Amino acid sequence: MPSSRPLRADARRNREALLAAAREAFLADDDAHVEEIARRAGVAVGTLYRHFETREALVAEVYRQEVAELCATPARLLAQHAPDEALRTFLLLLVEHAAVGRGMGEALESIMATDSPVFDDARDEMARALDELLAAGVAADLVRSGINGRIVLRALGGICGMRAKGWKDDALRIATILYDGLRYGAANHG
Amino acid sequence: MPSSRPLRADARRNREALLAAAREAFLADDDAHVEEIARRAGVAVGTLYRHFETREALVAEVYRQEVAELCATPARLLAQHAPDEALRTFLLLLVEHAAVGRGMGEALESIMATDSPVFDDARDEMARALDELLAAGVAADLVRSGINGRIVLRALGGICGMRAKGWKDDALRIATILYDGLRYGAANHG
DNA sequence: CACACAAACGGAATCCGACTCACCTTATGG
DNA sequence: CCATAAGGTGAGTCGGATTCCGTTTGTGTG
Repeated sequence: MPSSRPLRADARRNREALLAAAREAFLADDDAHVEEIARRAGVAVGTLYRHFETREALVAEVYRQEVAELCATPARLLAQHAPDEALRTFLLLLVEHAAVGRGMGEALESIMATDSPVFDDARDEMARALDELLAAGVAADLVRSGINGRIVLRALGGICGMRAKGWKDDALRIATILYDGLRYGAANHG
Repeated sequence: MPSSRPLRADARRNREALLAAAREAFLADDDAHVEEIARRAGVAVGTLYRHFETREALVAEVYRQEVAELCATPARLLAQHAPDEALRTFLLLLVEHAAVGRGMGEALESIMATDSPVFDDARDEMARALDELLAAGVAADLVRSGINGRIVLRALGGICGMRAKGWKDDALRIATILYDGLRYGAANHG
């Protein structure tokens, strides 16, 4: 029994307010100090820490929700496009998504680059989503085999972690290069 | 006249000791707090800060020295291999180089991902080294045009910033994918 | 409705790094 | 050998995350 009681009403409210405040803060870039997030949510830091082990845990949870949304898209893309096109679109989408703000970018990077168990679920979900696209591409001989979602994810995590001014343009170009690289080894590339 | 006097003897000694201690500390991974680095060098933190503006500046300087070495290699590689092979080798070499330790990995990431003028020189040098390889590849129609060293560098910086357990294998695979992606757009690929 | 009390909250205090500064020490060149 | 400016020291400040415990409040009894 992981969750003993169903959380008191005010507690649930605060938890949600904190997540909303954090998301907002990250989108706005604000360096998003814990105090600031708590203030936005109308609670004290102590409350924040009652709900989230550490600042990172909060970041992770916010991102996990975003990730859950993203992970639903491969299926939709595959229904509408050829596997390679779906893959390309998704890679670009990931970059766009990382662009929602630097706060998010850092969170993404953390999620991708850390071994902390906290991030395992999100990473697995994303990797699975990418696997779906890669497998479809491989099955259609449009994408090289021998690559799994986890690896591509790491590359993207690295790319999206970039913080320099023109990062987004560069990230998009690199995503394209990755995409071409992934197609390159396929049976009927060219 | 940027450097007024030639530095007092003890000052130069301490400066070098600090750089050596920092390099050592980074290689050993130790989280390398400033106090720790100063201690290893046998000086006080104040001395460290007399020589280096910030902790990052010290990191950057250590890395700049490493970078200078790396930047000499493209010319050598081009003398011995075809441009595309030289490029491939250099990309893999960069990953190996980042592998000297996590401390270094972080430094590399900082250098690649930051706009801070502190890192401009190192970044420019590396970008120039890569440009050299890319230009040779483009001239021989072995590499796509329209890509510059700065972009590739960012991708690698992101990749090498990964901190998870199996990062190196993944980084090598990704470097290969990037390489294939770079060749893909060339006139006579295939 | 009032009570009991565990759950939740607040926010001052603590901790942990990087970084600073007022004061001492010592090369150096005259 | 002295004057003096370059250099060194390390306790202290500062900015952030995190903790702790006294106070408040939702909730399920009677």
